[in-house]
Amino acid sequence: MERGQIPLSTLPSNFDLQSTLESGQSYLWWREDGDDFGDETHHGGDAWYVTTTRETGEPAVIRARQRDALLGSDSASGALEWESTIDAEPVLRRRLRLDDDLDAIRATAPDDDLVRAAYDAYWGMRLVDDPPFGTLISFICSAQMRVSRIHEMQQSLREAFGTPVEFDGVTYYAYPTPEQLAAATEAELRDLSLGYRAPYVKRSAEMVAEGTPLGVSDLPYEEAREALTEFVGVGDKVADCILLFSLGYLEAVPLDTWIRQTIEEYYPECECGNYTETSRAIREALGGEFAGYTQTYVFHFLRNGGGDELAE
DNA sequence: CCCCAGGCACCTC
DNA sequence: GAGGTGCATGGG
Repeated sequence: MERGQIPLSTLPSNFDLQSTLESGQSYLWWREDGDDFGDETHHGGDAWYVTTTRETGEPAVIRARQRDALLGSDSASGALEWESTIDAEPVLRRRLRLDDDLDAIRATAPDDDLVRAAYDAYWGMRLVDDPPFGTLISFICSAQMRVSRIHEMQQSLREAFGTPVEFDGVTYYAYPTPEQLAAATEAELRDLSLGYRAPYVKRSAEMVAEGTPLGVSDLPYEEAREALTEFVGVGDKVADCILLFSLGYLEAVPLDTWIRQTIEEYYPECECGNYTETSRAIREALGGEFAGYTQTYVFHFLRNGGGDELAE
């Protein structure tokens, strides 16, 4: 077993593992105790797990933990500690976007009460940079579904179809490959409580396995979004999530129920009647290049009740 | 019993 | 393109 730590003092700005992984961006990590998220009694310090793929194609497990993230200011405090079957540092740097300069990103955002409160409340939260296939499948599952159940579904998919990996005396399961999910039957997927999303997951996994490109990173933003909607179960909103959380389009602003309500209450002039135009307007209102970063702070802030305090 | 959850496919017009 | 419906499942 390899291990290491990444001191916060080596990063361009603060980092908060818990906020990053509990903000509804990634459904590919899981927490040691397996509890649902969103409970206010939770105070951090837990171990988180994720799997990744070696160059050989074999999966690897990473365990990461951050202690006392927001206490004290000495360089050792808040360090991201990890243990793994591989050298996890480059994987963590990429997948948790540790090299992002949050100050520079925040400087592009509007300085209004909502955005200021959201950034202040969860400062150190990063966007994730997850593998595109897992992001595709997990956000297909996200339609009309609570965050805690989206996590449960991905856990079920891993345990039912993923490759087992031994780590520290325990068997874990890697996120399924496109081939593994394509080989699943719709009935098997429905048995995992995927509901009407089961055929979408199967058909999109088949498309990826048969070569439909998921990496669209050479396309301009709106063309990339359009291309992703070719997958079954992927509309504009889910496509934006894939672009933002796994393909590096940091300007993507997924128009979900929370952001639509945010637009109605805080940016009513951005409501244009259709997805494309409303998307352009809110993207500009949130600063353009990093609008998705700001959106993610606002989403997490509002979903945890921040809007109630702001209204008082 | 109701309503809702990080929507989407499919059907009309 | 805009506008309506049906959709699986679980929690409050």
